[in-house]
Amino acid sequence: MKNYIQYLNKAFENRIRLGIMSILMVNDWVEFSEMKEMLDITDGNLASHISALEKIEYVEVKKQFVGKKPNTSYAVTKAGKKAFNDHLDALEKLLKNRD
Amino acid sequence: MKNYIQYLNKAFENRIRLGIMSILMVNDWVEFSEMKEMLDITDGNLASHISALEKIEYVEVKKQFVGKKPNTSYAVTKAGKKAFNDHLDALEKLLKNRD
DNA sequence: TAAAAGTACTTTGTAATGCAAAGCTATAAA
DNA sequence: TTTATAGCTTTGCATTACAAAGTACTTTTA
Repeated sequence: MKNYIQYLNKAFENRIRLGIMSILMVNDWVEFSEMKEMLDITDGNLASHISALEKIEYVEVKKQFVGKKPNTSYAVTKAGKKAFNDHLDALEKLLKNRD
Repeated sequence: MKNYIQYLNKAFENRIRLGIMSILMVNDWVEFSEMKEMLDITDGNLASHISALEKIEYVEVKKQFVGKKPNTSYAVTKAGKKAFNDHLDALEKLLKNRD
C-alpha cells in the first residue's frame, strides 16, 4: 500500500480552512461578513484562518468601498485551486483506492 | 447555505487518525507494526493516535502472542464505523452540495 | 550467558495550533 | 457626541502534535 496521507495538504487539515476553501471554490468573491455567517465563527477566528491562507497565497483579497462602507472580499487563487484539488485527490485515494 | 463544517468529526481532523481509520475501514485486524509501516510514522506517534481513538471507542485492541512474540492488532468498532461514515458524509456535503 | 534486538508502549519536552475575548482603528449613522 | 459597523490584531490559555528518550519484557545471537 502506498502511503497516501503524505499527500494531504496541512493547510487544509483544519475544518475552518476546509470550509473557507470549499466556499471559495464555487463562489467568486465572497465577503467577510457573508463568510463569517456561513461558517458561524467569530470574526477574529475567521480573520486568522483567512490570513493564514492569504500568507501562502491560496486566497486573495479585495478591499473596496461599497457606498461609504468598507468591504473586504476573498477569492481563491489559481495556486489555491490547484492545491485544493490535489488535496481532494489525495483524500479520495486515501479513502477509496486502498489495496 | 447550511453550515456543514459543524458535522465534521474532530477526531478525524488529524491526517494520521484519518489514515488509521481509512486503513481499518477496509482491513480487519491490522497489526501495530504493519500500520506503522503503512503510515510511515514513529511508533510513539502511532501509539498516541491509536490510543486517542481507543479512548473514544472507535478502535478496539487485541493482544496476543504469535509464536512467542507479542502481537497487538487493531480493528474499528461499530461506533467507529458509524462515526467515520458520518464524517465522510459531512465532508462530501461540504465539498459538493454547496448552494 | 551476556549483549543486542524486537515489540509496544509511556514519558518528557517543546513547538505549533486553535480559539474566545478583548482591544483597536476608521468611518458613519443617530 | 455617543453608538454602530467592518475588519482586523493582540492576548492568553488550553490543546495538540511529534520527536526522542525511556521502559519492560522477551527472544535471538555472539
